[in-house]
Amino acid sequence: MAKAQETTPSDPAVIGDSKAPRTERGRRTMRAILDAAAIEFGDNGFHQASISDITRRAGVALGSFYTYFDSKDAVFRALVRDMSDQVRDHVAPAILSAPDQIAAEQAGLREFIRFVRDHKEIYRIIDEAEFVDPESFRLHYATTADRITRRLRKAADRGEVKGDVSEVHGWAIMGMNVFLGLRYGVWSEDETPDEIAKVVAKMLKEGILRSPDDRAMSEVKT
Amino acid sequence: MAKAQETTPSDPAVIGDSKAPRTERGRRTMRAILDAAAIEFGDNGFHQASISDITRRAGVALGSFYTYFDSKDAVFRALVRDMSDQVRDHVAPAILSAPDQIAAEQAGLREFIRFVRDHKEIYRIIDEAEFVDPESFRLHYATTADRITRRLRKAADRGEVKGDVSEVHGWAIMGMNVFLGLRYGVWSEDETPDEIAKVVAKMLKEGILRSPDDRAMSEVKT
DNA sequence: CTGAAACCTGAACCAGTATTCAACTTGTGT
DNA sequence: ACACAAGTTGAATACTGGTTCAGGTTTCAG
Repeated sequence: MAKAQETTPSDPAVIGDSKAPRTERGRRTMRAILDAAAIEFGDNGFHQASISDITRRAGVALGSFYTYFDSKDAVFRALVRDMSDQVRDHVAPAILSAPDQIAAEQAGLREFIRFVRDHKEIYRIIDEAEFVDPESFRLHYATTADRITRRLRKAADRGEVKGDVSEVHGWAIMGMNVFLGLRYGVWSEDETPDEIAKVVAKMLKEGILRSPDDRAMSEVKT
Repeated sequence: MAKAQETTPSDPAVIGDSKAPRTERGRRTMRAILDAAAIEFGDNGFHQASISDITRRAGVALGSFYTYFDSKDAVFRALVRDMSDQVRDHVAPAILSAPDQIAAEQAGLREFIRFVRDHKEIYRIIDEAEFVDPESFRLHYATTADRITRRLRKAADRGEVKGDVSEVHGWAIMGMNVFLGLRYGVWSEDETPDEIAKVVAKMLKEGILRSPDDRAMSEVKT
């Protein structure tokens, strides 16, 4: 459930300054602390998890923690950033390669649920940011919603979706995805990500109102 | 966790047992503590808010707190329950009196956003339950999603909406509502609840895919 | 080799705060 | 009036856990 990302802008190593490790040895220690923190925060939440839990799991001394992070809050901030970027990077390619916009949203949701199943700690970490580090929390969701709104608008310009797309649509779709991820990714896996994404795609495409077509079809059956 | 379901759920007085106040005076004190707790937890979060903050705001002594609640967690539990019931009770009538199902969902969202604007602390309290009292958190959302799914299914039986409604639809709609409430109820009020609900209702009704009709219309304009 | 910088260590410090308790006050039924 | 239950009080207790620090170890450039 851990990760080992390359040096991206969000790599906590580059954020800091005086605290950044200067040695290969130091880099390994910091990585170990970060990975341990992800597990501890994910399992027990921010307040339950203690620094000594983290350092114990990382296999280093308590004091070493403060060689790389200024405070408990600081590791947490670093983690939120890390997770937020990881989701985006995992979902993006599927969206890019979809043939049309509905298919893109479908693929995005499918991949999101898959990602969540492999990283169940993501909800505990990002959601708890609302209390520990509100700025990151806000940024994560505002950015995500904005990304959705922008790609819908582009699709509207291409004539693929109705022209009245707005920020409201972006937030609505994000909300659906977040809760479907919680229900079918974290809480239980009783449906395949693909099935769920298909249902949502259909709803997005034609709505849920019963149309004359539906009526005709059910009359045949009856 | 949840036991006495039949008791007036939003009356916290009945939740407790041995701790329930037996006097008018006691009832007032407990109410004061509960209200103060809602404000403190809402403003500062569970862990930041201290019992003495709460009792100070309520204007009672520290010890009085333990006359009515077993622990800090206990008040929190009581509050989550209280808020959850309050939303439901506020939104229900609007839904019941709607002429059709799409209108019902529209009215529900509109009223939800209105409620949130008057009770911004609701997000901090219910969301923090994920960490403080996971059982209540789960129960709140599972119940809410289920309520939506059930009423959609009824509408499907009446022939108002497509027949393939499922739990997925319930969770999707709830997710939209929750995030729209956060964005347009708590974070800012730059759109009217009514406008937002209308946009969502249209999306729910006909989807976002551009239809031949839309095409024809835009050609007239062009 | 050598000295300084980087790193590691964990006991000790300390602030905050949930919870307890024994004495005191108020309300009420008889 | 009386007595007992209900309610109130806030200092004292107990404990958790973040943060510091003084001293030891490892690394590596020169």
